[in-house]
Amino acid sequence: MVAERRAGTKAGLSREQVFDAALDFVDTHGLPALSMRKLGGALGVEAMTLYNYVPNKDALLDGLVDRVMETAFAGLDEPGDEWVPWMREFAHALRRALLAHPGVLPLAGTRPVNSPEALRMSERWLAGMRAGGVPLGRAMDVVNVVATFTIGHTLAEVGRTPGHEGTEPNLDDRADELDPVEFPNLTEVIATRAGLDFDSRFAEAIDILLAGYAAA
Amino acid sequence: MVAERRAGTKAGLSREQVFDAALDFVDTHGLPALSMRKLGGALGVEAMTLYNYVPNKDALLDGLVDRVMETAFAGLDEPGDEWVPWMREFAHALRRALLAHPGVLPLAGTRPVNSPEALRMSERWLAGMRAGGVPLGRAMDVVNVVATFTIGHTLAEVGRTPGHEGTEPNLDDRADELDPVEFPNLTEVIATRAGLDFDSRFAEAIDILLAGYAAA
DNA sequence: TAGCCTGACTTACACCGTAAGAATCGTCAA
DNA sequence: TTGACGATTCTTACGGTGTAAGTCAGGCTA
Repeated sequence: MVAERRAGTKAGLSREQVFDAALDFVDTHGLPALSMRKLGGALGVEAMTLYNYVPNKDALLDGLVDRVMETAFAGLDEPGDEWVPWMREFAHALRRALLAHPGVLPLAGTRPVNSPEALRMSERWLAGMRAGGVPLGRAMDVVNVVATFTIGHTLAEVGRTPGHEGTEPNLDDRADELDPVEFPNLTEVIATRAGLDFDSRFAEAIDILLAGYAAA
Repeated sequence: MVAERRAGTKAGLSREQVFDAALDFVDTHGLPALSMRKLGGALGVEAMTLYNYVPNKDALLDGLVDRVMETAFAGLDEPGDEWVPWMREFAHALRRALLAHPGVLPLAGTRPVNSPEALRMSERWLAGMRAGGVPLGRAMDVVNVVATFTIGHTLAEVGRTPGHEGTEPNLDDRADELDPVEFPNLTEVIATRAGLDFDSRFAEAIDILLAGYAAA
């Protein structure tokens, strides 16, 4: 039950609240369900009112990515002498944040993150790795490789974004349709669940990457 | 000039042609511009006619991903004794195909590829790596890590999908706005272009990954 | 030749993002 | 107290979207 409100009466909205509500909405209803009208409805406000706080829907979505990225690294401590464990923590924190907001994940993969906040984080990573003795170009490579791998892997892990969920069965659900003669290895994968542990696969791949860069 | 055609007269359309046209359309106009009406227009047909060949738009998009994936591995030769160079070739072929159809890239990242064709490819990879002496679970890990990294890295490389292009400046274009005092490392990155070579970064990361898995 | 089937067209609906303008409020000056 | 003003919201409207439902014409089979 949304209280009636006439034009002119303030809703007491703020840019922050709009982004908060949008993130909530996407988390619960999925990205495809997000529309300006529905978001307005969730805030007890008409759609056009939102345009006082956000220039357009694209900017709203960019803000969502930003928001999630911020939460990812809020609690990350400063780098010590060793950059490897620090980068590892960075990767896992990023994955945790993305998994916590799967609806935003496709956006995170698609949109370059250029906000001041994101730039500040990049700067911090570069500084941290340089302090650990890594040349600038190499630091940039490591950060980018870790970030892009994390996003790519988490995208695959989450699979179809919520809101699309259920419209198409994933690999597991199709186990019975799979012809064991044509697909012996895939059926074995599903039966034994070998190679389907995302947690350990992700951790191992990150360790391999970091060890490789550290050795070079 | 689209020829007039009355109801009943065949347009000689086929499922293949619909997908071909959709891929063309996305490559030239970008993914956001793709609508059933416009795709119909490109084929000289009403929008609803497309629903004779495709159950809905989502299936059309899934088909696009499938199409690109197929082209990626069409020319890939069979695995020999050594799986490492074979996986490397797989990774580079995938990246090439994705870069050739950047409009489809966001879809490739978002949608699980479950088509028969995709399953056949997965089966082939698993078989190839097992033939090279890799245990099944490990083979699954390697394939998934290479694929997800490739997609994630290429997503970042392409940045905003065409059709969105130009709506937001990327890092390079903002070099002059960047405060050298607050962002000394980022400004240096842009000035020296250190760590901005996607080709070599990708190749190196793939080699590190494969070497790491081969060593374990 | 009669009739059905297939494929295309037409219409319609609910929804979308958002441009433009009207309506209403709190606040402050006269 | 009154009036004007600026801020914030609502209303209306436009062109676009995916697609369900119904209609219509031509080619194939009986």
